[in-house]
Amino acid sequence: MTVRTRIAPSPTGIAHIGTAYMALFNYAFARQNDGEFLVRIEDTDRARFVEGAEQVIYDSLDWLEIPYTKTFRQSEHLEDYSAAVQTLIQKGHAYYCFCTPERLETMRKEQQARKEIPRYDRLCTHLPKEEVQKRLDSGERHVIRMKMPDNEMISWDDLVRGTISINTKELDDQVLMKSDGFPTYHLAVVVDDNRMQISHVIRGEEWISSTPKHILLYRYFGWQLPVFAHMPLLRNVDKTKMSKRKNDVSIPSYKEKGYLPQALRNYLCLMGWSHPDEKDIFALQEFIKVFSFSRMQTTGPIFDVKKLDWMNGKYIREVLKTDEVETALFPFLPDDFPQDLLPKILPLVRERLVTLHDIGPLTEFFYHDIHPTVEELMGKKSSMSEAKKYLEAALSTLEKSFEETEMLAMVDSKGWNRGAFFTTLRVAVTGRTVSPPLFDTIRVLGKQLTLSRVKAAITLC
RNA sequence: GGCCCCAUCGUCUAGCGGCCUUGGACGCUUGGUUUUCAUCCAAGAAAUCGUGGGUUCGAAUCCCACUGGGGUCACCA
Repeated sequence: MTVRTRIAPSPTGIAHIGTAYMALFNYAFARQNDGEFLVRIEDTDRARFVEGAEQVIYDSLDWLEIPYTKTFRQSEHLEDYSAAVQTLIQKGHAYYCFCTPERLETMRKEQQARKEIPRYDRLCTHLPKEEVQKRLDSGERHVIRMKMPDNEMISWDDLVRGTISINTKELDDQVLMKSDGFPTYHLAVVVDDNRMQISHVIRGEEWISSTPKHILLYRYFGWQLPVFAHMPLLRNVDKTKMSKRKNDVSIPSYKEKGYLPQALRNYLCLMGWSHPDEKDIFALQEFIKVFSFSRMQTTGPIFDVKKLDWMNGKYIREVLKTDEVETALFPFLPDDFPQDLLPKILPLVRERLVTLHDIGPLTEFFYHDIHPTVEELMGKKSSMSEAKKYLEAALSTLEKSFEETEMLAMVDSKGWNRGAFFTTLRVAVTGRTVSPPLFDTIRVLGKQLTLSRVKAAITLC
């Protein structure tokens, strides 16, 4: 059997991190089995359709370096869904329903008031054929509903959860075809997965309860059933399904915030799955090689940015090569960043970067004017006169040499406290109390700028 | 509420009947390296394996109940 997997995102807004999560596992499983990973656009909801959202999804997958094959938009295959639903009607598995949204609404409210499960009351199930035809001919608005068996156990062997059984009596007569002529998800997903010969449906846990509907449809159509794998859902801190209200769920937003696609991808691999050797850091190729559903956790993992941050820093300082980091950093360099200096500056800040975005704040004193205050120059250990004394001595030493050993010798010969002295000099040169190693910094800064900053600091005291 | 899924440190997880008075990672604390921060290294706190029953010579691991959490019940996907 050829393994074919897919994701079917809807272009309704943001490119969701959950989509990336599903894409990752679908892709890995397909590749592992020499299969194919496809993307189909689920655009049957015209009310929520957002122009351009589709491209953002593709861009996000590209950014994450997850290869895929584009297929089609569901809106391009409308006639297939009507053809499919017609065979269902002929076989008696679907029927026309003329109930208005208003009637359904009041019906639901009444049911809820009576504490019943809200569901369609099947008013239109027994409409005489002639009446149905007449109302269709007159152009009355209608939907087509699936006729659910009354009491039938539907079971399947889920790849991550084992056997799951649901009785059809729990299921509603699902709308398959909307009054605007577009199919609902349930019809479209079955028709399209069959058309694309999807062998494994790997999707979120949220679909478990509608899977019986899909299985029934496969059966009615006489199509080969795919294998189902329901993955755990990514959660917010409060354990609810990860949502944009409580979390940043937009893939492009992680890109903008300076996360590396490799790090985000690696982190996502660890959500619900664990490496057989308990490794945390591994490449996509390795994931493909060692992935297995048997190592899948069924509990929904909480998306924790703290660990993502650590992983991102780890990738910046250890996993990526220097030129790869430089390339990744490029879009995050401030406009006035002296790019020719990047190879010299990067080693000074590399292990201090959590996100690529940190490059600006961490390096701006190299190319921006600094404004140290007297308080900062004094630090916690010195007085104003001491600071001045330090700086004057530092200045005359620097005029002779940029060697750190020279400075150290000078400080020690005077019997000064190294910490206090260097704090003052650091603030004078970088404008901040925290910086990369001072003499490395000074060498990048150059003699002229360093000396002028020290002189400027002296006049402050 | 009905149905379905789930339940090991704060978080991500290992564990699939004895090797576990639970191992790793993040985070946290402390110490070391260091003129600051970060890195790196070392140590530590942190789960009576949700609770209660079984099964078994033996259970985090199997079974049941309860509790708790989540998902789903749309002409949204």
